[in-house]
This record gives sequence, C-alpha cells and structure tokens, in this order.
Amino acid sequence: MTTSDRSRGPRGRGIPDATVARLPVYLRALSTLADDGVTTVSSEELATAAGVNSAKLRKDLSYLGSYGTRGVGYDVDYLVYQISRELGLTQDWPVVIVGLGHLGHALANYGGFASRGFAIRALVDADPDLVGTEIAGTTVSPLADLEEQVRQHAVAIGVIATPAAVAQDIADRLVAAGVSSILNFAPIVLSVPSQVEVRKVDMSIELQILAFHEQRKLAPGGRVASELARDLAEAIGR
Amino acid sequence: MTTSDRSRGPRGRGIPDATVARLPVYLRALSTLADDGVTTVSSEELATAAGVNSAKLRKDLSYLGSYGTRGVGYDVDYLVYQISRELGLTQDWPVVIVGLGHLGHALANYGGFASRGFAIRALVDADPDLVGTEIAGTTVSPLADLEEQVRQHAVAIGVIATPAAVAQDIADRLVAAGVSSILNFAPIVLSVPSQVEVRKVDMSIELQILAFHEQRKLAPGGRVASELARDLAEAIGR
DNA sequence: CTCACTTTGTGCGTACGTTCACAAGCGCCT
DNA sequence: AGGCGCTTGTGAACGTACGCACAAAGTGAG
Ligand SMILES: NC(=O)c1ccc[n+]([C@@H]2O[C@H](COP(=O)([O-])OP(=O)(O)OC[C@H]3O[C@@H](n4cnc5c(N)ncnc54)[C@H](O)[C@@H]3O)[C@@H](O)[C@H]2O)c1
Ligand SMILES: NC(=O)c1ccc[n+]([C@@H]2O[C@H](COP(=O)([O-])OP(=O)(O)OC[C@H]3O[C@@H](n4cnc5c(N)ncnc54)[C@H](O)[C@@H]3O)[C@@H](O)[C@H]2O)c1
Repeated sequence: MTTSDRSRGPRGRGIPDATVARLPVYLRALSTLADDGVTTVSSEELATAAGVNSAKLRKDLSYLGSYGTRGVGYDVDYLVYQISRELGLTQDWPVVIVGLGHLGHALANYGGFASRGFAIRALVDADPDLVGTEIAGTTVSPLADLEEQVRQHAVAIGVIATPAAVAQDIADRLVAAGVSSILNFAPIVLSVPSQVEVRKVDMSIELQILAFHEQRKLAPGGRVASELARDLAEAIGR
Repeated sequence: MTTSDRSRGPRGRGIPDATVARLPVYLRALSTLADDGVTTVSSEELATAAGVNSAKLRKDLSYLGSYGTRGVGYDVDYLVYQISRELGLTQDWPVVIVGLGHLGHALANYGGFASRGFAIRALVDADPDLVGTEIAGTTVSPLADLEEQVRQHAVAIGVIATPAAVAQDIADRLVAAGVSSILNFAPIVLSVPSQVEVRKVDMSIELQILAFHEQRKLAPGGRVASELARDLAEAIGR
C-alpha cells in the first residue's frame, strides 16, 4: 500500500514475467493476421490463434494499457505497434553470435531474427578456418576481437553457441565488454552479475520433458511402473 | 496402506510441471559431478551447480521419493539413476527429425541427444537433393516415407524443423502415424489432439524477452519512457 | 550412550499466475 | 434517442509455486 496498487493499476509495477513471455506469441499471431488483411480482431479470435485462453489474453493486454474497443475488439495494426513498443522492438537491437559451428551457422543464416527487431552485427569464433569467412553477409571475427566488436557495434545482446566448456568464459568476456543480455545455447548454467539477463535454450531438456510425459502415457492404470518400483524400494528401505 | 496416501505423500498425484522441467538440469549437474569423481553431494552444493535455491531442490527431489541421507547428502550415482528413471531415460527413445535445413542439420549432427537417452532413427525432408544423402550416419528419407519411417522405428517423439508454412501439416501426419510427442522449432502454434504433448523452442521469442528487459534497463529512474508515453495516451484518451 | 553437529524433508505463509464471470462501455439498428 | 447485443477490462476465487525455517534423522566424537 505504500506505493500504489489499491484501485486498479496493474500498470503500477512492471508487467508479469509470464505475460512478457507471451507477448511475442501475440505479436506473431497479429502479424500473420495483418498479412492476411485482417484489420480488427476479438480477444477470442486472437487467443485461439495464439493458443491461449481469451481471458488470459485480455488480462495480458490490459497490462499494456486499454487498447481495445468494447463491442468491437482490437485494431490489429495498433496492437502490433503497442506490443512492439512494450517489447522494445521499435528499435533494432544489435546482436553478436559467438561460436559458429552447426548451430551458430543456422542462427546466422536465419532470416527470422532480422525481421523481428534484431540485427546480427558481429560473428566471433575461435577456429582460424572460420575467421575471415563470410556468413549471411557478415565476416567472422577472431575471438581476440570479441570485446572490440561488442563495443564497436554497441552490442547489448550476445548469443553463445560455443561448446559448453568455454561458455562461461565467453559469458564473462561478453559481460566485461558491456553485453547485458545473453541467450545461451550451451548446456551449462552460466553465472553472471545480477543485472545481466540470461535466457537459455536447451533442446535436450525439452526432449527429456517430452520423454517424461511419454513414459507416463505407457501406464494406463494411472500408476506407472516407476511408482510401483518406488513404493517397493520404500517398503524395503523403511 | 495399499493405495492409501493421505498422511504425507507428495507422491500421490504426479510431479509438478515446474519440477519436471528442472529435473534435467539436476541430472546434468549430477553427471558433471560424477565425471569429476564426486560420489556424494549435499542439496546446497547441487543447488548451486544447478543454479537454484537449495530448498527448492530438496522439495523437487522429495517428489521422487526420499533418496537422501540426513547429515550426509545424496549419493550421486543413485540420484542420477532415480532421476533418469523418473524421466524415462533408462530406455532409449527413438526420434524422427523432419526438415533438414540449417537447423535440422545442426540437430542431426548434435551428439548431445544420443548421450542423453535419445536415438535419432529417421530423417525426413521434402527436398529431392537431400533425400538419399547421409547425415551423421542416417540416410534422409523422402517425405512420402514419413509414416513408414515412424512406424518402422516405433518413433514416439518427432522433431519439426521445417518452414512454418508446412509445420502444421507435418504435425498432423506425425500424429496420424502414431507420434505422441512433438518438439517444434517452427514459429507457429500447432494444434494437435489433447493427448499429444507439444513443446516449442522459439529463439525469436527468447530474444524478444531479452529485448524487453534490455529496454527496461535504459530508464534508470524506474519509470521507462514507454510508461510515460502510455500514461500520456491515457490522460488524453480518457 | 550421549551430545554436538550436519543435512534432509516438509509445514506453512506468501507471491504469482490462471480462470471465471460480469459490469461497463461501445456500436448499430430501429 | 433509446435499447440491444457484443466484447472488453477486471474483481475475485482458485490453484500452483516458491522459499523460509525447523523438526526429524542421520553421523561421528568422546
Ligand atoms: N547443434 C545442436 O543441435 C545443438 C543442440 C543443443 C545444444 N547445442 C549446444 O550448442 C553449442 C554449439 O553446438 P554446435 O553443434 O554448433 O557445436 P559445434 O562444435 O559445431 O560448434 C562450436 C563452435 O564454437 C567454436 N568455438 C570453440 N571454442 C570457442 C571459443 N572459445 N570461442 C569462440 N568460439 C569457439 C568452434 O570453433 C565451433 O565453430 C554446444 O554447446 C552444444 O552443446 C547444440
Ligand atoms: N535456423 C535457425 O536458426 C532458426 C531459428 C529459429 C527458428 N527456426 C525455424 O526452424 C525452422 C527451420 O529453419 P531452417 O533455418 O533450418 O530452415 P531451412 O529453410 O534451412 O530448412 C527447412 C528444411 O525443411 C525442408 N522442408 C520444406 N518443406 C518440407 C516438407 N513439407 N516436409 C519436409 N521437409 C520440408 C526443406 O527442404 C529444408 O531442408 C523454420 O521454421 C524456422 O523458422 C530456425
């Protein structure tokens, strides 16, 4: 009650993390609609396109402001603009990719980033055979130039696609050079200063989560084999 | 006592999703420790390695059973086994990758899957130039053979790395052929029957989330420009 | 055996996220 | 102009998740 929160100001403090994570999904759905020539959309329609519940969608959007029209819906272009602004996509963010192996190559060649507010400005790799080659129009710089590249292009977001063994070292150097957000593809927990934001993409983890659910399905009775085994182990152990 | 569990059995109904998502992280940290020759680990140490709070770690592990020793900690090998079993990683899961462009190639060549309970058994692509070529020891099959490949290798998990435009179609075919878990890299919301589990990996979304936080940092006062603009818009609009 | 020390497993308060359900607001039709 | 139908925005109930703090349970020393 000290600050403000009593009446209705969900806007008082920041937007919930869960909402922020969904805004890009809404943005994509809206872009698709806009491409199809749709000018107005209801929360119900947009929610379906985004794969969420319509109440959740409306609450999420309400954190940004009151941008809909009751009885009508949301103006597609206007909403695209508002969400883009909230996410900081009205400007282009310079990005550096470190590590241009299989994954780094795929990322560098991917057109979906440039079209969504990101500009890959620098590529860095330790492999002498890669340094100097050009990938999707950008020349690969040597590892020694990492700091210089970051500063020169005012890079705020770094992508790590190196082997796990060197990922922490790369993260340290990126942070020291001024990068304050990192997208990490290496299967390792990075430790960085608290003001640096790290997000990880870990495909093995995703597969393992799928395996868990897959295994569950194998036991129609509700009690899966592993549970029985566990109970047995407990019965013996105690 | 056969079916009972009213007293204290957090095991009664399933493991929370948030916990399942962290188990692979613990597993990786434990594997690293095991490789280093560590035989016993405390919740505090393991939590640090996994980047979580130790109480959370203990609660997560408690859902699996009571596998620690008070005053000592957890036996590394035993815990690796228990978590693996819970995740269904004591068996190998056959996987099919559909779409072998930049990303599909990276995935097919990645050794980190095989070492974690997954076996890439089939590769499928529509491009005639790719069909018949070998990637990491597996021959690429034509799109027409998708169903046959899925059935032949008893594939339960499918990976979609095709362009977004065809992803839904591929998903439908995978499901029809018997796949019940899908890992989707295409930037689109897939619609599948409820018993099919879908997880998505979307790098653009991750970058956009980073951009959001990055933008916030630009306003040291706590109130960012977008908030001021929003308030202004509201003041005028109302 | 007892005591001091360590570490697990978990009850409980709190915070966060989701969903329902409906009043408020808007446009259109008469 | 007034009423009707539609859709938003949100209060409130519910459910899930987090993390503190501590009793329970183990180890090892004397
Ligand atoms: N390929 C995948 O599908 C996949 C899937 C999941 C996770 N990953 C992870 O992503 C990372 C990259 O995977 P990959 O398949 O591209 O590996 P890769 O071996 O093909 O590429 C690694 C690249 O990093 C470069 N590199 C090595 N040390 C470096 C350093 N100190 N500084 C800069 N660059 C350095 C290498 O020269 C190489 O080009 C790994 O951590 C891997 O575990 C990859
Ligand atoms: N490359 C990246 O870093 C990256 C990043 C984020 C998202 N993605 C997404 O991942 C997907 C693949 O990306 P990419 O860069 O590998 O694209 P890509 O164009 O290099 O590869 C697409 C592959 O799919 C194949 N294909 C096309 N239609 C098919 C069909 N009907 N059935 C089977 N195969 C078919 C093509 O022959 C090609 O080999 C895309 O949806 C992309 O948006 C890629």
